[in-house]
Amino acid sequence: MPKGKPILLDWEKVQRAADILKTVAHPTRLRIAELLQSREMTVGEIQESLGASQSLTSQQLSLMKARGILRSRKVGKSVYYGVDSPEVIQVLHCLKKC
Amino acid sequence: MPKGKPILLDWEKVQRAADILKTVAHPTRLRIAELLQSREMTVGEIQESLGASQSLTSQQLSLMKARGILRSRKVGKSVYYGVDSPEVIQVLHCLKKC
DNA sequence: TTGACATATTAAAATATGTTGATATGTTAC
DNA sequence: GTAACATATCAACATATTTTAATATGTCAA
Repeated sequence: MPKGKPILLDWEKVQRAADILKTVAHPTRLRIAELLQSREMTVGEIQESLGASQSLTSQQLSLMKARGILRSRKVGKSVYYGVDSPEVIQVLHCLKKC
Repeated sequence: MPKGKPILLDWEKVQRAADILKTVAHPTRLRIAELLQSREMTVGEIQESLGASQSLTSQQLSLMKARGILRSRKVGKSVYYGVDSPEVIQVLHCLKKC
């Protein structure tokens, strides 16, 4: 029964956690989260960094925004995206150590 | 350009990380990881805790094992599963704080 | 206005994942 | 051996995710 302190999340939190993880658990989206950590970027910049298509980039960004991980603001023709969830940053730091 | 230290994982690591996350990013599997944190359990015990079917439980466990997150050992008729990836535990601790 | 640019939306197709139920394997006790 | 138990595998199906391509929207500059 001993060993590290057991972690117990209630079912609702498990669902929420799985949802956040699920969103980030995708190579492209994980890279996006990574890119946006230090600064905001426009869709075009992100797209270029990823080497992905415009459509795909935009769709992944919307998805991440819809799930509360990113936020966006419009500046002229461009839209800047940035991280809006401290949880994600924590998870990334965990990964970094792995 | 300032703000927290930027995290940069190379592409290979991003894939690996996404893979681990993807595995845990499922309500049932997240609960399994949670359950196994403090102790090893047999398939039957896990199944009962989850309230899931035998088949489903076994399949999820194999999947997690295949992805290097769990390990198993056979004792008589039973098979004990346990966490084999410290990364997962770290991630769970992160989640706990969220 | 019009053109050019940046981004978003949509629909469809391709692929992957989750779930169930039936059956197989392996182990112990008799 | 056979019965009973614990776990694994398989096939089929349902559902969800990913990706592409085409088209739409919104904004600025001339």
